[in-house]
Amino acid sequence: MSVTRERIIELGEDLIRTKGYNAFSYQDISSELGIKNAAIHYYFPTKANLGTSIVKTNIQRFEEMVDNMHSRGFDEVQQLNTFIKIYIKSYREQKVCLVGALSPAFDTLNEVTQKELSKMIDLILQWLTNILITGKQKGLFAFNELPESRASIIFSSLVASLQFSKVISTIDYKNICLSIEEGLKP
Amino acid sequence: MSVTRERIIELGEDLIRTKGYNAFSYQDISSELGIKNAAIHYYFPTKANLGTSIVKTNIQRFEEMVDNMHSRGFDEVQQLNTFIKIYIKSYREQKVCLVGALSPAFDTLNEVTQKELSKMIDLILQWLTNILITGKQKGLFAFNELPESRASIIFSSLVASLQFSKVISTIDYKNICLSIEEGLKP
DNA sequence: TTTGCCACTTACTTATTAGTAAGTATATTT
DNA sequence: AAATATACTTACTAATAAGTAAGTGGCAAA
Repeated sequence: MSVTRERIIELGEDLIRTKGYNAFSYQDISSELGIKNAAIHYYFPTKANLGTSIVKTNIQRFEEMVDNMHSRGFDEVQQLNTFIKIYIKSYREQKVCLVGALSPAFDTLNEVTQKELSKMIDLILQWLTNILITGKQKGLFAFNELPESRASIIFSSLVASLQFSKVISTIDYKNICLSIEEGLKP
Repeated sequence: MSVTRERIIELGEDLIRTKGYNAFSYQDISSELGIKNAAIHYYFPTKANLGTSIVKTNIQRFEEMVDNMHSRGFDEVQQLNTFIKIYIKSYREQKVCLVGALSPAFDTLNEVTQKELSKMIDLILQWLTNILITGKQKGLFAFNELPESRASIIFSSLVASLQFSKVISTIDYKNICLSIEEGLKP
């Protein structure tokens, strides 16, 4: 694959996560990469194409992470912790996650991008739900809610607290993450 | 106050909550209200002015709600439930909350709007934290985390699950809300 | 009756946006 | 050596954005 293409996707993701989908332009990318506006259109004819590719790349990255954890024989506690660490990294980088950046702008997205975003959230929530079910069966986790609801609460806590941490400095994000994990202990 | 001014603020809030701050334009408002573009600029010279006014109006609304609950003698369980009901209403209207719409676009906002948004999130989190502390003292709530962390987790769950509910249809928002309340029971 | 203010409209500017058509240098294949 | 594909650039269009300056109709106070 093309290096430029990969750089465009990388920078596009960064811009979505810092400014939002409707606030970044092809100019933002081209000027940063030292190329011309039309070069972006060469790889991604429309902004919707780029948006879709960025979400697809993120889905792939998530799936690779899950595969990697399975091949390493991670248990449910370790898997959840690995996932949470991604969010702590985003917190340090002062960026919201892709899902948290795109979801509020859902109505303004292209249909194809919308479907990919749906797929991504579905995938994460189903994975988290299964982690919770299996972890509970193994006695690694304890909770009273439906696993689907608890999964939504955990994922939402990570996503929105990250959004808040950009706005207010008093958010103790690491402690929130710790509380999420502690709250599942038997 | 002017009826038109109030309508602009109302419609502006709606647009932010459906499309996002950087996706709506003065044209969206003026065409909907049957007035001209410049009429909006008469009341709000810049988009930043309008954004700030919308956040300020929301802060005022929140403070009025809190005052109202106090004067009605609501206990902590009732107060939390009243707050959650606002989010269930937003869910039915297929709109994210103002905080969830603006926070991801924080970097693109005017400094004054940023400060008002910070103030709003601070206000809500401080109120929620106090509700949790007092409710726990009264034996109405039980939880192990720091009240600040639990407040962040609860608020984040409401905000981000609402965002997800716009993207995926399988989100059982009412059950998530129920789980949040159940999870605090002694 | 005139003066002045309020709530706009008309008509405009400037900047930025996504997107396109045609051209070009370099490397690769035939 | 010629043809072709790749990875762009040049130069543009059309639409939309925020914002402004000057004008206007109606109503109220002086």
